[in-house]
Amino acid sequence: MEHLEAIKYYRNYEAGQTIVWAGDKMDFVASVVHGVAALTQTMEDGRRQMVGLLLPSDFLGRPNREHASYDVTATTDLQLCCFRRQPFQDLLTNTPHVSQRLLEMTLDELDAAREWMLLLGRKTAREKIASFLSIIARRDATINQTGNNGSLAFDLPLTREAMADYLGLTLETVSRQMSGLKRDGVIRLEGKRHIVIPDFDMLMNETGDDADGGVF
Amino acid sequence: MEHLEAIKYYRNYEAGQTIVWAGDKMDFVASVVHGVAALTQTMEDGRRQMVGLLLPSDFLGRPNREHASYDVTATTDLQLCCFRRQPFQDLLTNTPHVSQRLLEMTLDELDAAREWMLLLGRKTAREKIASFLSIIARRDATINQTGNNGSLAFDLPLTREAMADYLGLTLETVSRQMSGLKRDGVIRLEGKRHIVIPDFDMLMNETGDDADGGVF
DNA sequence: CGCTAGCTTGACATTCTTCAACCGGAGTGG
DNA sequence: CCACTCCGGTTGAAGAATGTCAAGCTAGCG
Repeated sequence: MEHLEAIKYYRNYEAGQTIVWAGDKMDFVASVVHGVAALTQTMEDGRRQMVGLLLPSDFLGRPNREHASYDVTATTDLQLCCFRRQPFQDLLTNTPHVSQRLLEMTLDELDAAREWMLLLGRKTAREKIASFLSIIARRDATINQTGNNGSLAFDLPLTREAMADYLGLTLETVSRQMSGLKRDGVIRLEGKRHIVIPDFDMLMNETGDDADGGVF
Repeated sequence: MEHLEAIKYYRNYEAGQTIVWAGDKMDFVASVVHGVAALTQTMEDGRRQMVGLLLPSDFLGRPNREHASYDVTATTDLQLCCFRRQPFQDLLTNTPHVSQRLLEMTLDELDAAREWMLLLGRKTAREKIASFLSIIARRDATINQTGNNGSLAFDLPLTREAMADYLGLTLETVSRQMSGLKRDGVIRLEGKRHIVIPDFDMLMNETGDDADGGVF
């Protein structure tokens, strides 16, 4: 474990900065310390789809693959804890339960990707927005219980355009649906980026997901 | 390795049969021997999205999780090679490079899921169909070079409805787009299920993907 | 003070879905 | 053997959701 310590170093990026382009050589793997990074794919004609959203503690990079498969950009100011590839891979082969831990994390990501596929394939624009907000609200470590009632508040880590890329929508549709949820009292907007959720259940009702946590 | 041999057994299913329901206890993991299985999620109101398509050699089930996360159904006649969960998990902890192998497979699945997300979020109906056909054509082990020219033929392992669930479309749209591709000479239909692709490049041009293999 | 980036809103176009009818082959029972 | 029905598939017409194009707003900043 301390081996990891020995080979780690930090990198910082500003909001909007690109970390690597798809196809670039990537000589490190990393873990997000704070901030948010996005993986996106781009088609020849410019259509873009986000395929990964990395929050603190998430892992970036693929063992045994030198080249990045996706564009990686910082959507907020970002700090990564990096490990040079080769030492990390050595560690991986020599330390079974590191690779078992990584397997667990990858399986969780796969589950998240599948949830995301349901969103992309079958949800309406309004459900997509509500789902996205609930995901951010839940994953955001800084769950500020602002009101002593059950109300929740957080900052969006993404521009409207990045949200559109996440959700498979246009930024105009994102904007309209945000306005719609605001008009209906499901969310409050303080500035463009700060969201207040007066009643989390009301938001959940808009996601299209099962109300109860659902047995897995 | 021979330990795996000791705990394996086979199960067979007919096309259309359900293997497990989401939430059910699943006391085994398995590998597909032949046939095709689908993982699907269903929303309360019945909307469905396929989130996994398992072809021969693909792995089914999640280590350290007793309960299935998705509905699993056989879309063709199917044979699974099953391993009881507990012995398999023991093997996994005792045999590092089994878990490393499983990690590689999971990462491949994650990449596939991300490709699928691009399809769901950004491709047109016609591109979705063309992409699906090219995926099946490529993954189909029985790549029958029927013509001595470069033409390709295979049977669809899915009904139109299952294709719709895969692609995030309605079955009517699937049907229309299939007719469209047929009308334009991109595919030939012999019966409802047998597809002939006279010119694979022509099909690829319809997928929206980069023409060249693209550096990864 | 005027710019720019990010965002909102409106009007219109397009794509896909919905609802409905119909087709054809395989199996079934009279 | 024939009629029947069911299932998977196709096709058409109409409507709804989302995208496109265009204009305009606002806050922050040089």
